[in-house]
Amino acid sequence: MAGFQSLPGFREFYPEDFSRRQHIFNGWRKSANAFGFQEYDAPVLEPLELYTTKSGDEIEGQLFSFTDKGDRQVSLRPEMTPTVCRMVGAKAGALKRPIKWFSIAEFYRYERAQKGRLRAFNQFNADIFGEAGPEAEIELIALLIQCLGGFGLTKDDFYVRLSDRNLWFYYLEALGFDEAQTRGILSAVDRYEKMGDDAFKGYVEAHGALADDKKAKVLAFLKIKSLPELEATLTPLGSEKITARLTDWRKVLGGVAAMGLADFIAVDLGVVRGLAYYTGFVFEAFDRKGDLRALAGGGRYNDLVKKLGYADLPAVGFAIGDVTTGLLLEQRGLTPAYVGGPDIYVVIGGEAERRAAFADIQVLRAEGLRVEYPFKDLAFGKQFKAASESGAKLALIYGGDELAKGVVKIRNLTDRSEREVPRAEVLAEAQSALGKP
RNA sequence: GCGGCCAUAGCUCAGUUGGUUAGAGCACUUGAUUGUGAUUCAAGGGGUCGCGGGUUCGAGUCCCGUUGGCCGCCCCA
Repeated sequence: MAGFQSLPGFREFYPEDFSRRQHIFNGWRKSANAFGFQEYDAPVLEPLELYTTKSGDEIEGQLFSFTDKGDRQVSLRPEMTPTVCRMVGAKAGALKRPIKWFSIAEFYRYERAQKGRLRAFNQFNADIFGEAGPEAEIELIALLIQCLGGFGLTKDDFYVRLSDRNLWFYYLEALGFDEAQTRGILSAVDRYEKMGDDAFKGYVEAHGALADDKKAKVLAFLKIKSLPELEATLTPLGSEKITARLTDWRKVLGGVAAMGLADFIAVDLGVVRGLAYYTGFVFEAFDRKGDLRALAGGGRYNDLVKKLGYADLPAVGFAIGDVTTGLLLEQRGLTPAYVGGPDIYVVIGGEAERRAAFADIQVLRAEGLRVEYPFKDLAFGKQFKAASESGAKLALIYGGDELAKGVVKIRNLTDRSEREVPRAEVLAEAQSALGKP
């Protein structure tokens, strides 16, 4: 086992692995195209400041960052959001609204690898800029569901939990919390599912004891799992902001339901999402069995474009990772069988026949048919064995007898039938035998 | 950054209380086979037993360190 190893948390994609990854990418791209999103790409290496501005200096510990030869502080990208905000922000005045963009790209985080999390991974990112209303959320949640459902995953396999940081802010304000306390509470809510009551320890240390009646209300709120419960809790408060917000909620849930996707959505105020740049609706996709990390996450971030120095542009977005998606597809048996073989294997009699075969092989390949042939002269028996093992559906036989007659023998490797066709018709015959245009 | 488990051929693994030249199946290459493929038979290549050190007459085996993998904690944009 001499030589070199790849770095920890980085994957190598052998052909079979690559085809599985490609299946995922293709599915994402197909869904995004169907929803009218436009694809973009961006640099892998960015100024470090792009990320510290967005997330604070602490983030550097989790970045692949270094100083380049021009003394610039740089980092491999850990996410797409700041980059796409910069791209959109720089041309915001010239872009037609709503701006619906997506990308499929590799990201890098300097963290300890574990199940569903690596140091290099791929994400599908979809964002809508320039639409402040909940119509953008409807579009993105529908796209998220299609991006997973497109692989054959159903409502029994995954679901999307929908929550709202705005409602949390409004509700906690109504309970008398100030802004710093509110952030402390949200941090506790974020961990409550995992840690239980201990989640509030940090809050108590920073802000003092939490009154029992208030804590009970917070706990009741984070356990809300439906719109009627939400309305019942909030309507009595009589706040205009809250009433307007509930209208947004009804729009989102009504829109998603009208698309026939209601079964994929769960109202769940227990979701608030870690870092605090989200400003409204937030959502996460999970597998139903719940033994994997989050499949996808996203939400509204209306302040970020401005914070990075550009126009005040509302935005919503989400990202799906390839690692957890791949694990789920594997678990559900939805990974397609690897097909690496050609359509056609050409059996060649000898040197003279090889030249005739080459002429036709080039014609077939130029039309997009996948054609293989043996590099070296081999006994016919060997060639048929190789043809069979290659997975090809057809063999074309270029032997001395055939060429003397101006024909090529086409053998169907599945049913073993054979027939001779004039050389000039090889392309048309091969295409029709393969069911290709 | 912290903790648990693990590491023998490309893959799955065997390898006795420490004892000669480290094995099997699958996979791969070649031949039996100069006009017809899933079988069969034969041969072959491939290992510094993850790496480094220690104990010992002797280490794949015991000890220490290290690297990597899996799992968990912190974090999770």
